[in-house]
Amino acid sequence: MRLDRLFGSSALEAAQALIGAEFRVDQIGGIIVETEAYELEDPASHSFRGPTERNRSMFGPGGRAYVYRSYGIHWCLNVVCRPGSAVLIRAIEPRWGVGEMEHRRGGLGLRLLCAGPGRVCQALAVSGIHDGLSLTQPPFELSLPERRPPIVSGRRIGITKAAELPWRFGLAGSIFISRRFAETPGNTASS
DNA sequence: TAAAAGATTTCCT
DNA sequence: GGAAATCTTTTAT
Repeated sequence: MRLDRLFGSSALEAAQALIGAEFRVDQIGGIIVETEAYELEDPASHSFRGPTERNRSMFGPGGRAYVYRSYGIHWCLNVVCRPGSAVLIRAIEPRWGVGEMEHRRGGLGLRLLCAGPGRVCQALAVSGIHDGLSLTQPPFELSLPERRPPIVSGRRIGITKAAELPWRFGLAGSIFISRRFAETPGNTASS
């Protein structure tokens, strides 16, 4: 899938297409291995009750970043798709600038370096200043894989509404995801 | 104006 | 496995 098409699609589609993609901020980053989809008509989505000051980026053009503060402590990065829908970047496999990322995060080890939305933003130095910026221009760099890798899915993490929907996606077999996926038929490659 | 909830992480037991 | 840390945004009164 091409990037421009991705940005106009549903979050559900984009969340899967982004698995295996290369993502860098100022040359530092890795391979996206875990995402979650949030749609406009999705009670768990920030956009569900319509535009507010915080979520305004979700209603802007696709291909931009939606960055918000989580629990008053962390930052979380989303890829905006069509209006009101976005994909949360939950984990990446560290590949470029690993030393710098470890320096930013402190020593919890390589496996936990970017395993979780808050950790990804800390390692890549993403914050509120990136909210609304285009992901196809510096400091961002995003490129999709040529072939779609094997993907597993499961329930989203840390939400109370629509928690049963299997809208979390991961690279099959990756050890860099934030939580393991349940072993179910057709989801056998989880780790 | 007040209260509650929240797309989390970390440390402790 | 459980709770604390920490604070902004949103919703209710």
